[in-house]
Amino acid sequence: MLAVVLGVREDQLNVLLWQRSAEPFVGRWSLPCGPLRDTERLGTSVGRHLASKVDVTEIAHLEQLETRSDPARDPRERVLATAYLALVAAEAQPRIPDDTAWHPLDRLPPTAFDHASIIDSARERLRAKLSYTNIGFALAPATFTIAHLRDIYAATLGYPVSATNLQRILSRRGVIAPTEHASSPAPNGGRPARLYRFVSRSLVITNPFAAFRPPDPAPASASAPAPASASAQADYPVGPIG
Amino acid sequence: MLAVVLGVREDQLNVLLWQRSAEPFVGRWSLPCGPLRDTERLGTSVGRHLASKVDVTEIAHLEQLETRSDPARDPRERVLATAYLALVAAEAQPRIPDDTAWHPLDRLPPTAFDHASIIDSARERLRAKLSYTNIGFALAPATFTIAHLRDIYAATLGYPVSATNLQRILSRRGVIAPTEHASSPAPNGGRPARLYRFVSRSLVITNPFAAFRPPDPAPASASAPAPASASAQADYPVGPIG
DNA sequence: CCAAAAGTGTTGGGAATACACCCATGC
DNA sequence: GCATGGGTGTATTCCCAACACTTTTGG
Repeated sequence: MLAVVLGVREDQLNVLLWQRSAEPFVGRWSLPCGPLRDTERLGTSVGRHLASKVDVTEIAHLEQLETRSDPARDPRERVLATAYLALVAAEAQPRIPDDTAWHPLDRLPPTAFDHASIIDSARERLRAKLSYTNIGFALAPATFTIAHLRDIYAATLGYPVSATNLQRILSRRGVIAPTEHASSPAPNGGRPARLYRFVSRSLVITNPFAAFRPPDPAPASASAPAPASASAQADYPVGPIG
Repeated sequence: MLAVVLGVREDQLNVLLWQRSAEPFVGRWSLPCGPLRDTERLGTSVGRHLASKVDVTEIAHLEQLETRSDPARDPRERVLATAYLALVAAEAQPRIPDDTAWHPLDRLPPTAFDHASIIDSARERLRAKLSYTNIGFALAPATFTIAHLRDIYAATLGYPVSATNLQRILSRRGVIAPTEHASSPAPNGGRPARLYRFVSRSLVITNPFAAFRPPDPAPASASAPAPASASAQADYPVGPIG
């Protein structure tokens, strides 16, 4: 059971790694991990083990990635590992132990086992979900400017993002909303930025259908148009797009 | 280790279930499963166990779903289960044992353990991937008419699909291509339908970015516009969309 | 007034749905 | 010829990217 803890630090997507002090792979960096208790679920176990690395309350989102089963992935013995993706907000500064450090994904140190490829999977999952879910809530502080959010998106995706379009897309989808506050203007002038917040802070799929959307639910016959209690008669999957 | 074997049968999405003959859950239906050998990966183990249920060569696609870890999911003892999604083509008629049968997902018999919810996960995964990957290749025969493919999509998605749009979308994306053959006309007349095939029979993501697409890679300077061997200089994730 | 940063208006393109129309076959 | 089913043409809508322009601050 492994945790890929990702967060944006200094405009870079970083992963939390722990330096091994024992064989195999002494000195190399590995993902936080630990054994599973008989009575707990994998998810709670990940949370429990992370408590020793970062404050658990800092974990804004946790989801299962995949289970690795290559018999040779641990040279000592066959070990199954279920990897989790854990996200921490950009402003969070959890106290971390001495043998643990943040590393930018683009310049990883030598890693242990198959952890590098697991980190790749995590990044891919996160990038994909940025474009069709509200998962940004787990990377951003409670309130933020659009420019700040743009930097977080750019760091995660790995390419520049337009603040203009970011604001419009997330607003139209109902993912973010403005607060009444504004940020202190700027270093040397400039219009003060409004602070935004994520409307929901749990995962929501905001853009479910790329193609083959379900047909419009037929607006009832013209003579008897009122379907009484609207909606409710859809027996196909419908996203929260309304 | 569990397998959710899905296939379209008589215009319905079906799952292969096995009727339990021992406690717990005697008589109820469960997903095919089996223990993992010390030297094999989960994926190959699933393939091996399915060999006793369906001909392995009939499995057109296999991918990992998730690992269930609820300590109470098996009343006897704590059992971790990694579920796989396996797809069989619509025309395939694999010989299956007497205690095994296809069941439409919309009318499942009483199931064992948490298998009903695992089947739900599998259906959700499959539905989602239908809209942004070429995963239909694993549900369709080697060649097929558009009308046949439409029925497969409709059965899987659970709502009607337009053959017109299906053809255009999958053609534009390069997912399907016409063959030189046509189907025998029709029962009582009608234009003979052209037979199509899937261009690739392994999973390809055909529609990667719903929003926040990477910017155009700057079409080089105007004086020297030819980028020589096109593409190849992208260091951000790009799908096979070209 | 000028620079700097935020936010809005507008345009253009691409993709998906829906619908009308044409094509090819059996009876 | 006519019914039946297959395929294409076209219009509409929606969404996103790009860019110009306005707004609001500090010097």
